[in-house]
Amino acid sequence: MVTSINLPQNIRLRVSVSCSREIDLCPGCGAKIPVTTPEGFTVCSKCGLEYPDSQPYVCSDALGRDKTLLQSHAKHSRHTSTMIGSKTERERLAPQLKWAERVGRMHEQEVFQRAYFEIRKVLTVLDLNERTALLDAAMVGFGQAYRHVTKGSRNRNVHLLALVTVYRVLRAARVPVVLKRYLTACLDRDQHDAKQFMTVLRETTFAFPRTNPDEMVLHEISAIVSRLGLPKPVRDAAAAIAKHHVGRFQSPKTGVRAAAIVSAGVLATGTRAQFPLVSVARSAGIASSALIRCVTAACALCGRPITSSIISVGDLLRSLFVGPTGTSMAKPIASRTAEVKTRIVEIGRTAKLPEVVVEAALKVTDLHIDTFPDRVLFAQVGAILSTAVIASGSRAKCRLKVIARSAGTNYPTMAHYLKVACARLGFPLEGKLASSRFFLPELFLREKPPDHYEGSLGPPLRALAHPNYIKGIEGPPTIPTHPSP
DNA sequence: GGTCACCCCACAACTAAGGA
DNA sequence: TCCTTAGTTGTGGGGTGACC
Repeated sequence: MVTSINLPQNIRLRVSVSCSREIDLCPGCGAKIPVTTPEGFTVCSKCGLEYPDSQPYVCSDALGRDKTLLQSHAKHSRHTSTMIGSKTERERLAPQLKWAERVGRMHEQEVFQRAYFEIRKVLTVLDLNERTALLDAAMVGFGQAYRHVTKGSRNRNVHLLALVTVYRVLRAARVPVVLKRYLTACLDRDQHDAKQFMTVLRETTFAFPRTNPDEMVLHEISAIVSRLGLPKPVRDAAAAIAKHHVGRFQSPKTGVRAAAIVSAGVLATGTRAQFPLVSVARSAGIASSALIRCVTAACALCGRPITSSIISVGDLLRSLFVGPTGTSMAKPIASRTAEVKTRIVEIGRTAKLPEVVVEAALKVTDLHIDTFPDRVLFAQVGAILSTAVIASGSRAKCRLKVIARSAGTNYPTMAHYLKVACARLGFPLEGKLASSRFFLPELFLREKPPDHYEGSLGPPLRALAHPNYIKGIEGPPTIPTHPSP
């Protein structure tokens, strides 16, 4: 029998005042067929639930005062005791209410004790028993779930509820857990099946209310930014996107949305070389594919679907999310041409390059920057500088390896970029770079490009695959201009 | 200066999870 | 049970250090 008693000070005490007759009833299914196992447990022979008061402690540790809890647990766990009302309120209670409270407290305490052991058992199996925060969260969650599940329902099973609670806590704490393996490791298959687990999982959904997803996204963005140590321009761009366009980045997982926004900031500020998308995804604890999908979907939602590789959509992202519709928080980003020219001047000054080389490099940038691959700024600058060195006949004064180092790249990459540019202009460079000295001035320093140069397209990059890109390229086999040496 | 092997990253296809 | 979305895995392009 269940009785509800209205108390003063708005205390509502809901306790089971059943007599000893009900002690034989299974708290899980209500059946009255208890059996005692050889280990000393009392279990329900219908549903297999272990009776709350049948825990035969085999540990040698001393029992607590109430004889139901090991002292070590009573000392260390604050979850296994229940108090109803304040101290003053309890003192005012009539004797029968005190008795009712005691019964109710004992029943709930027993449930919580069993849940405590169940949760500890699961965490031990998962090798997470050291994570006391998880235990705390799970005990709180168990309390919420237990009170939400209909009394007398088969879903109000301590083992299943504990399992479901731990599963939800692990997911909330971003502990990687695969449902199938989790059930294999922790579910008592003799008594329950996965279907029952899923039923309880569904029924307790409302007991674990979710916090505002947008706030979660902002929180996770901050975490990613600090983990990666992103510079201010990227932080500003991500903040602008988060402030004005957070709704465009859609995903059931807040981590995916946060990582996508940070990635958009990285791509929009051209810092992908330092912060590749995979590192953003890793720091958010998600797969890079999910991140890329989210960014792609955000662009599509704005009516500007991405048609090429995501790494080349920095301009698009900037115009969509950090541009005029964004805020002034995002630092204006210089165009690639201006950026390359600035770097050339800086390198010319620091590496003490001849004036003629710097001038030639600036001219090559103005005329043909689109022919050089733009994947990595440093390599692009290095290739333009080496082109200028060769074209201006300054190789005796400037070693290409030094140029590569000064530009922040390496010789093979720099040479690769230069060869790609030559191939795009229709003159694939076979063999050594030195052989290009005859036609590089004609190719890169002329105001008007050769007739068969068709803009920035040229052969597809796929055909220029490093390092054997030269094979298979179809281009004019002869060099058009051959000035006398 | 040039070559090569190794590693990292983006991408696509497939699989699993979770909600309706 | 179906649909959507995230995660996993394999593949190929591209970058880089070591070595000749």
